[in-house]
Amino acid sequence: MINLYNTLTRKKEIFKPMNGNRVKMFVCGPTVYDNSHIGHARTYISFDVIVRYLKYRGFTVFYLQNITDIDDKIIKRSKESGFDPLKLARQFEKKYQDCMKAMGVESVNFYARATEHLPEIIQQIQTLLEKRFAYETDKGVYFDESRFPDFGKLSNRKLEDLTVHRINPDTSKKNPGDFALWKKRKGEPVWDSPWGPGRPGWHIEDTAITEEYFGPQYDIHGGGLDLIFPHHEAEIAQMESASGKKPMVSYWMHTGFLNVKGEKMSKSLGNFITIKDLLKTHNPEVFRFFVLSTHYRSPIDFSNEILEQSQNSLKRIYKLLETIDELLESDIEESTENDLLCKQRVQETEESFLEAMDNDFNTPFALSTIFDFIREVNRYINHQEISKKSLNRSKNLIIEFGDILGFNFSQKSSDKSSENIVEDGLLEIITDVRAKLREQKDWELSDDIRNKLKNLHINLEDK
RNA sequence: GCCAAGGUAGCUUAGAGGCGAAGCGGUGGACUGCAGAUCCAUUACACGGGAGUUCAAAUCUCUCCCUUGGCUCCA
Repeated sequence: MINLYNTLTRKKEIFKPMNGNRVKMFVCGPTVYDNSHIGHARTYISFDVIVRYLKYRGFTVFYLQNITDIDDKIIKRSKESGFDPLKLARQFEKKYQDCMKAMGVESVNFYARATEHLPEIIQQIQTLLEKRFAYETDKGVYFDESRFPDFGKLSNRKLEDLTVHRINPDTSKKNPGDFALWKKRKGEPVWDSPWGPGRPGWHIEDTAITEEYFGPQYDIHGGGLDLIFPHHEAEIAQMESASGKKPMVSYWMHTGFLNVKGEKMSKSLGNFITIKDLLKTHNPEVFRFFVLSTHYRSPIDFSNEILEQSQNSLKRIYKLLETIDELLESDIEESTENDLLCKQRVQETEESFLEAMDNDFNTPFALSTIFDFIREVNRYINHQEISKKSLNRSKNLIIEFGDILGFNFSQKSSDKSSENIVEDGLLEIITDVRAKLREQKDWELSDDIRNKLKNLHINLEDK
């Protein structure tokens, strides 16, 4: 039984999809006007793990994500660079996809572009106009907030509070808080509509897309914490008004922010880190571990020091797996006396791991159960009190956990980084020579080689 | 001002009324030719301050302090 925190009710609820075991899930995708940063990566890795776990628990998940490929920021960027806005968007969308692939985010079933859903968007605006939830001005079509008293239910705000700090109220609108469904424009990428040429507002694309694939009601809607207001609030207003059905979404899930050394990541502060740059120096699994070592709703603080901690922690897991593989290939003296105990510990570990994940996807606790288990297995190995059967069982458990969390534990970590065949060959020659030196007890030279390799960030460990 | 999320050992984080965790880092020991890895011990009588409720509070209530984010189609 999975419990998840619902932003709408501000408490943990038992997860029950509307339709048996089939889960319809939508997460707000990026606006593709620039390279994706590690804050994006945090959010999408979190939802990747959530989907992996739901699937592991027997749910069939359809995970839909939108791509905002027409937007003010894209147009601004295109004017600065001279590129065609739609081509610019395609370019950054491609980069985003490459980053997600590199990060091991594989769970999204379909990416829906806003520009490929104009008929659905226009249809939904039509419906809102017909039901008089929207009105047209000479600037565009706007949602009439006064017709939707529930506005603010997700972010816990009242309509009257929202007018306090408004700047430059647009007097052509009925209420200051009314948001654009359709923007009448010229000289930019425009589409024909019953209200003349223009382009859709930011919020309407998501509800048009989800209505097309999921209908007016579905199970999970996710996104970054910053999207709660106004974006998700507006989505609720549009969809629930258009369909007359409530609630639009059963469970709202939001991921916490990623800060860099305690500050918000921004270009002006010079602490803006793109996924591409991160991957130049770091293994994607290290970043994934870093993300999962904090609960998805909590703020997470990024720094190179913390990333190094994650790297060392992850190394501990890989180290045990390597040790197990070596033992399985060797003729060790087996001890079967702990088999029962080991089997029991595997079961207990699995139970506490799943319990942690069931509890609103508590990955930090889940990771700690892995480490508890690792220490125990290491202890057995140290005392030579383990059989190959138990070693296999332990290994499979850790690999299974890796599949849920998105780590490929069945592959050696060293195999993932090495791409250079010549380099590997040379390294093998060096280690062979060194092994012979050690046979001859030439410690001075063999240590010298080891130290020099270490300076090149190649760590040799003698048995 | 309003809304939200936070403040737990040197660092990163779990926990959410009693039995106090995990990883990283430091130190000592076992094992090693030496390192490393691993194990054991230690750092470690940790929960922002103050009051209250309770037999019992890191956990509940109140209050104060601090940090971060959001506050409309211009994000």
